[in-house]
Amino acid sequence: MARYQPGIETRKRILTAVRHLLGEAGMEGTTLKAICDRADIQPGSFYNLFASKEEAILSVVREAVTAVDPDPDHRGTDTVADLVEAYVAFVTDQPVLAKVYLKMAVGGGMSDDHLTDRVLAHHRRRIERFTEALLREYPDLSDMDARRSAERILATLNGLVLQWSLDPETDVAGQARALVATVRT
Amino acid sequence: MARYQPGIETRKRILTAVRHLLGEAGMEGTTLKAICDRADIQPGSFYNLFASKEEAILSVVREAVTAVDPDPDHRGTDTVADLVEAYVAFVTDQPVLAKVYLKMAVGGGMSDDHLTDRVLAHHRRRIERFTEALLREYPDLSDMDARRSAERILATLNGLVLQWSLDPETDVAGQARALVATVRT
DNA sequence: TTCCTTTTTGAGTATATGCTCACTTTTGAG
DNA sequence: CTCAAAAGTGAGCATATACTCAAAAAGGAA
Repeated sequence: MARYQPGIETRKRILTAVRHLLGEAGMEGTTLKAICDRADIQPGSFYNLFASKEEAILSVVREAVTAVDPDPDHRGTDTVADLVEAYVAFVTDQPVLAKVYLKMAVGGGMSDDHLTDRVLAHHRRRIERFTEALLREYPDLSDMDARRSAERILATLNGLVLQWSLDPETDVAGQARALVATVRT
Repeated sequence: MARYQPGIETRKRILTAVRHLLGEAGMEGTTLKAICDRADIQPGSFYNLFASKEEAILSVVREAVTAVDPDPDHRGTDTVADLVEAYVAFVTDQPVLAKVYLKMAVGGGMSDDHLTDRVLAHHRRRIERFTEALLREYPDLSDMDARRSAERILATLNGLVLQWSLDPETDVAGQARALVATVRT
């Protein structure tokens, strides 16, 4: 579709606009007019590059779900501290995407159930990663206890991001580090 | 406005419809048509009882913000365990309102900033309550440490609710109790 | 430059949404 | 029962939204 430079740049501007709108105003605020205003284009230009508004949104949501993954290769050698740090880095380095992820996790009215399923599947995989890391570090832990601990750690991290999205003063990094310190058998 | 029985009942049906729609589909799905279909009324009936869609929504949101308050009278005698238990009870007894609160906290595109402010103010008050309870139980704690602990506890609770909204299997009550057990100086 | 392709434009379409209003039906105090 | 107030109806209005398309402008390989 986009083969020349202008088209590629416009595509980037559109995705940036969608990213910010989704993160700040959620689905409701991400209208075609808002996208076009922010990307400084006309509707026709948008539909020259995307088949639908949905497609552009899905593109950004996939971006967010991918970016939140702490260990894409799944090498299975990370410690709990590594996984926590990776999440903190994601929130710190890509705050907009982090907010998009949060909004999607809460189920910001996806028209497609497929998306909710995707987020849920990814969430479960994250719990698995934390469970495995816990078992690696504390072999005495039962599988169930490790899983419950993993759930609790992830809940705290997600809760911190929620709080940070409400109050930008929140020290996510510091709190996350304090969290790691409390993880003992 | 509603003085006779029928009007009062219709008002209740409308609010119930809004509550469920907000909790399940968020702002985007809470259209007037959806409300009327669910409450089994016509638009005219709705506007005989509410000045606007916004008013009905605000009504439910206020309900949620009020219901999440663990100690409305603020007697200042609750323990951390009491506050946690109150939150668990809220989620267990009024799951729909709990989801509404979650959606609002994430900032589901409130047209009115006033609402976001209200949720934030309430959130801060909750942190205060937890901080005070912690200081009461652990007088050796510094104010700052208590505050950070309180933030972390609330983050975990909110994160658990988020996870539960994704995966209804989540044992919020059990995890919350385990959380309380980990609260030591 | 030439000329076909890509990109952009912006008025226009169909539908959905929030809301109104003149009208009918129901309610319940006297 | 009477009748004014309350409740309910549903077609219809104005606006917003997602999307289209014919035409114009810009790009770039030859």
